[in-house]
Amino acid sequence: MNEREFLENYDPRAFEPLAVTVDVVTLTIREGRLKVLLVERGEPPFAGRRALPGGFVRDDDLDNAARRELAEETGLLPRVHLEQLASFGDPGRDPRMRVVSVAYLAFGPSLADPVAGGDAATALWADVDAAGPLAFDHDRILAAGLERARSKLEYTPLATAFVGDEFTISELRSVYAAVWGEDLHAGNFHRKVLSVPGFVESTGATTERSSQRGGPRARLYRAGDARILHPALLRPAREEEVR
Amino acid sequence: MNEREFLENYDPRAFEPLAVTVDVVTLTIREGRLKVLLVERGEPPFAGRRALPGGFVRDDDLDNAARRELAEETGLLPRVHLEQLASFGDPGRDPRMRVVSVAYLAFGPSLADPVAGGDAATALWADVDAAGPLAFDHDRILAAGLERARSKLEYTPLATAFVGDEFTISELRSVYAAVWGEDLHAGNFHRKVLSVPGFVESTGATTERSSQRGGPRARLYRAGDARILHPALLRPAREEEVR
DNA sequence: GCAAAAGTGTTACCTGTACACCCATGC
DNA sequence: GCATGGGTGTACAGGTAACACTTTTGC
Repeated sequence: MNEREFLENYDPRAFEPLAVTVDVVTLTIREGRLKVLLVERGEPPFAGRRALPGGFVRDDDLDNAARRELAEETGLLPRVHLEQLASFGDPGRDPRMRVVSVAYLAFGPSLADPVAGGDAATALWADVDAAGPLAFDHDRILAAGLERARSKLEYTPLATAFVGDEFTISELRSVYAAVWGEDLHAGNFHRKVLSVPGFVESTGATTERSSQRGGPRARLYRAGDARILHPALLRPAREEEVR
Repeated sequence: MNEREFLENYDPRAFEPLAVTVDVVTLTIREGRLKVLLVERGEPPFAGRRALPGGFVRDDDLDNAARRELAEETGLLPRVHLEQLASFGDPGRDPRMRVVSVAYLAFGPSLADPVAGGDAATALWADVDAAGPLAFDHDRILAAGLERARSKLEYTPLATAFVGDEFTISELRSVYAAVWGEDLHAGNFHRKVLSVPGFVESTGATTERSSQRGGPRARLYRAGDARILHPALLRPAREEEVR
């Protein structure tokens, strides 16, 4: 291949038009259940269907594009953990043209209701088990995000991104219960969290007037400096997942 | 936003030209060491520098684009495990124009020498510790691929993708040693591999005339049907990684 | 015989799990 | 007192790590 052919091949306009978008799977916990942030599409295709918030990549890098979309379409921004999930580029995933989507995964503590803006007609928190069917291939993207979140709870302190700056071990346990969809033994969970170095550190304080019906005041903790949990908090193994 | 504005925004030609490429981190084991497949660039920018094989996304989906690149540029194809790694889209990562790269990770057993083809002037297997500096941001992509590979050896039967259809436990151990960069205790490794359900299954046969200097004939195994390893084979924890 | 590598036995230790239990508090 | 939930003790099961040891082959 000579120089001329090389540069021709390098021009994307020589190929089928191709767009790059970011779509964001934003998870939080509300009412003890895991919720995902969705928007309702106002335009075809899939008008009226729910979809993940997203938009086109412009001049900024991919991470910033995801952060911008989250802010523009929903008004959410502060204190969200954001990471890249995967890319989806099947031809035909958007009926209009070839679109490659870089999906992102975001976690945040329960905040105010989302504010619709940008392209989004309305924005809402939906239960993850009752979210679909979504527009495009967003069901698949959501499923990938959920699996990633469930897995990362095991070996990273990600759960602390779902709670406030100060939290009780019980609040942390309810995060695990909501994301994994199963209850955890309170006593063992408590001991295990405290035994992982750098996961949480005590503030010395306790909850003030507890909103609970009874019981002692729980001690308050903040996130520690560990980036990975060792030893990990493993989900109870399910037989069908092993083989 | 009305329909007209919407469609305008939807046209990628209204924005900065944007290309999508796939770049592939292909790993194998040769001479007991972990190697990565590289090509030597014939054209600027970075002419003469090594780079990951890759190319533009055309009509096929991303997975197929990665498979095609691997075949075109290197002549390798059969029996490679291929999975998406991550996407890289920083503005300026390619000095010519905006390029979003979807990186893939491939593993295969040691095969014939790669065949240069397509854009690649030459293709070669390089030691992973002596691969860089690579063109573009490929050092970063390679680092991401290595970390993914090291991590996946722990909880998936990925190591079996580095060996032939039938293999000995020792061969499998040498895969772990090469990828993790540390020796493992032969006896304990042996017992552990056999204790994980579905990791390997015996063929009943043994090695014929062993090429080794002495010792008994090793039994042969093939990959089992487990998709995840339970319990996992954890790397020895390093203190600096914990916090 | 000797060296090398496969494979096994044994033991000490460590972690996760289950379950019982105590304690502090609100009502 | 009694219910509720935070927090701890303890015993058992299972996995890990270290190390010695036996077995089988090539030279």
